[in-house]
Amino acid sequence: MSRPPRARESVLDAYEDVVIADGPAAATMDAVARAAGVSKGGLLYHFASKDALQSAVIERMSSRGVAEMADVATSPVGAIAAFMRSSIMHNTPFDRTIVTVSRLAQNGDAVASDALRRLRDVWEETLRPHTRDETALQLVMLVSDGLYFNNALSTGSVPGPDLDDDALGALIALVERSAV
Amino acid sequence: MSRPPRARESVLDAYEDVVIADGPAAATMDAVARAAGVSKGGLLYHFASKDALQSAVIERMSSRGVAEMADVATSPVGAIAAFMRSSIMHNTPFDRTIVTVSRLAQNGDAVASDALRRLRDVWEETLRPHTRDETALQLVMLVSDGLYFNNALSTGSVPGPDLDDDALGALIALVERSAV
DNA sequence: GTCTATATACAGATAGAC
DNA sequence: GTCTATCTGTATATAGAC
Repeated sequence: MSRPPRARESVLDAYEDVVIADGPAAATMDAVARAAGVSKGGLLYHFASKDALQSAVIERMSSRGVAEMADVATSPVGAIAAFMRSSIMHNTPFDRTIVTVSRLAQNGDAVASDALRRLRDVWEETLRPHTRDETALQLVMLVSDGLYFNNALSTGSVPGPDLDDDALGALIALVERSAV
Repeated sequence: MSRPPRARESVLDAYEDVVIADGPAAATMDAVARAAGVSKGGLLYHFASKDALQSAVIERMSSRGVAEMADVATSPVGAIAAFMRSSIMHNTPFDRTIVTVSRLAQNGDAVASDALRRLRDVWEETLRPHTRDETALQLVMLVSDGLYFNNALSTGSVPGPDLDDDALGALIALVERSAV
């Protein structure tokens, strides 16, 4: 927990790479081992099962997600703007982790789904004091969900609103007018 | 295309049931056959491969999605409100189909991803004349994406903003004030 | 800590009876 | 049009050498 072994972390990174690029279906132990540059046996030394790999990436998301929200809450540009900006993907470690877990959830992993719901609840609680009422809070949460969803889809090849920085700025301004 | 065989349609329904309840990973040919109440051989008479099953559900989504949007565009309550209401899940045939395809896309199916992007483009074009500017259009699209995303996750067990009808009404009013 | 080799299981798909 | 039986490939996981 405190100082995770380097090799373990890099295997976890490789797992995320494969899930993001090709989807959970393609993330076999063989494929992950190849991506991590180790043999299957080497992979299984660090993660005794595929389930262990999934659990580890889910824990990683939860801890990174709470840390991210602490930054958002204290951002100088305001929590709402910071939250919305954090919702578009910049391929940060946290972005990659949450996309991975979202895909596992969509694939039917109940543990991943639960972890996502809990994280979303933390975000909602954090933002509530920064919005004028419940409706405004829902607006912010849903736009953020939409940004995430589109970006999550687009990585392994897909849609996306393709918001450039100006468009995102305008959207944030609009949401702040409506919600803050 | 014009008058699809009943048995074929009910197999497709069963496929959606399994994907929605347990995810694409659990939607094996065996599981689908069981859900459809036929043997594996019977299933394979209608759909010669798993790929054929996926293609069929994707085509189903595209045709149903265009039909849905025609209704939205001519709704008496206005296109934006109708669109937002249509974005929350009521377990309609179309809802079930789009959730299924979303999950296939998240699973790494590129054909599913492309079909979703094309459908989203159709929606965007349809709504553009009903919004005051591009930013407003993006707001509407993203809230809709967020509603879909949450609902899509929640079926196989997950999150969801749990908007009741009053809350949805308030949200629609807020978005219309901001975007129409 | 990392490897090769292998056991076990199961998914997708075929063949052919009814 | 639906069935049973079966082949083949591939995925997870174990055993044990280095």
